[in-house]
Amino acid sequence: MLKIYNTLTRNKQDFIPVEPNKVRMYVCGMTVYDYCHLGHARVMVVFDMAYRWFKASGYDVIYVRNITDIDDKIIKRAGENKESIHVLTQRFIDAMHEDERGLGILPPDFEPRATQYVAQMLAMIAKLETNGLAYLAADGDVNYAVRKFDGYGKLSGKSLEDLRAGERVNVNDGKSDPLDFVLWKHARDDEPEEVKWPSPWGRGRPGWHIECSAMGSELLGKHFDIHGGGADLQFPHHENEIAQSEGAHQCQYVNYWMHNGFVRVDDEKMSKSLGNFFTIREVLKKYDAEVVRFFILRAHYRSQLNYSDAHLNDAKGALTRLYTALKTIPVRPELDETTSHSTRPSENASQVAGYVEGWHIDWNTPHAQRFKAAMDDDFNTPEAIAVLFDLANEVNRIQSFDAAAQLKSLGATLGLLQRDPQAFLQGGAEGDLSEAQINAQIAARIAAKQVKNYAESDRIRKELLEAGIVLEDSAAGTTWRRA
RNA sequence: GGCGGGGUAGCAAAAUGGUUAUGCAGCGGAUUGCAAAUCCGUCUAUAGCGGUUCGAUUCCGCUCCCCGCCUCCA
Repeated sequence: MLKIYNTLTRNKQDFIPVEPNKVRMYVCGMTVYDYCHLGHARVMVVFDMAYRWFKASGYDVIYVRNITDIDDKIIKRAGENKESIHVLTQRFIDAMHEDERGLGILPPDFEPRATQYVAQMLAMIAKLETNGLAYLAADGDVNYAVRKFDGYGKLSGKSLEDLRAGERVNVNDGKSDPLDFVLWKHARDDEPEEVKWPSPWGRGRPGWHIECSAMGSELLGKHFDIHGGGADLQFPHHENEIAQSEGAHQCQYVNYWMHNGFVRVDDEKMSKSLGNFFTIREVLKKYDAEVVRFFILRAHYRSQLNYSDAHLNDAKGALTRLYTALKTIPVRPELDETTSHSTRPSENASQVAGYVEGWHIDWNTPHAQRFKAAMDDDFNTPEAIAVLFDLANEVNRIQSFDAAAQLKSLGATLGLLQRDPQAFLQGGAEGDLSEAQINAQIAARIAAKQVKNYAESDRIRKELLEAGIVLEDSAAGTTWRRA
């Protein structure tokens, strides 16, 4: 039985879907005014992992991850760049998709953009107004009356009194209560026409929170299973979503709330002011994408994750061990379940290399059972990965083809280990030497060894090592990998 | 100030009321012309103080320290 830590109840709970065998999951995605950073990478990888695990567990999953393509920062950035909102957002949406492909992220089933759901948002705001939860303020904004909603604060564990006590200096902006939030922002003169939609309350644009409520219920229904996002979205964003959705629909919105921990850099919060902000593309220039994915999955999704070169190098070494095992004992095609059953990928999935729709894993083996138990325990990927290492040891120890096949197929459920081992081990940053040069050096070394000229063979090996190439002799011959 | 999450060996990171986590690094051995890889063995833990218990790293309390949210933020 899968257990999920639910922020709403602050407990691990058995996962019982609203509809048997179906999972409907909504994750807050990116605001597209810049390149995705490592924090985004973690959200993408973590929920991709969950998505894969639901599928591997036999659920029918509908995964929605939205794109916020209208908001203050976008308008500001477009203004600075002197370009249209649409051009700006499309550019960063494309960049985001590129980053995702790099990280082996399966495309969500739906990727709705806020600007395409303005009608649904307006309908929802109207409903809130009818239900007495929304009001038109003097300044033209439509606000949510937080005090009219019973249970405001139930997700973040805050009470309105506490919030009021810790309230920051607030200019009066037409809200009847400082804690009220905007559903619909009236159009400003200095804003481009592009961001002005007609509405019963005058021209304007949606507030930030309403888009998720509207798109969630449109695509997944008024009541669905899982809603995820970064830990910081818990409040106010997700709290406000609950207020909107439950206020409008008068029923439970989401059963399980999942929040992933933050990424830190060298033990400091990643922020633009500290200048320690890393975009995904920057990191991918330096590290193999699978190493980054492995690095993220190696920590539990709810814990903090500290990014540093040392940790990435560590992750690289660990992943190298797994691939080395797979290189030593190649998975025989007839045993390679992960690839032999990949003939029916969904349209989405087929775009991602290494993804397999049909995992025909024998869950009755001890390793698979341990793996499953770990994953079922609130997606305990560190524990699941430990099982992978035990399998690698078995592969190396008893040359087990079965263990190798299992290693690869279990890896697939995490989106790992699906590449040709050689390609992984020899990939990465191009050194000064071409593959042909490396092979020539290896041939020269073998020749030297044959005449027992070890001084020469060792010299060649050392030279290659200095160029980042590690040689490995075995009975089958000499192979190389990048250090 | 309010709410929440943590402090595990050199580093990273799980788990657990009594029994090897795991990876990297270290040490010893096997293997190797020597290495690398691999295998075997091995050393470093549970912030501090109390309490519960036959027994606590694990449960409870207190102290110290770290972090997050309360403001846009993944």
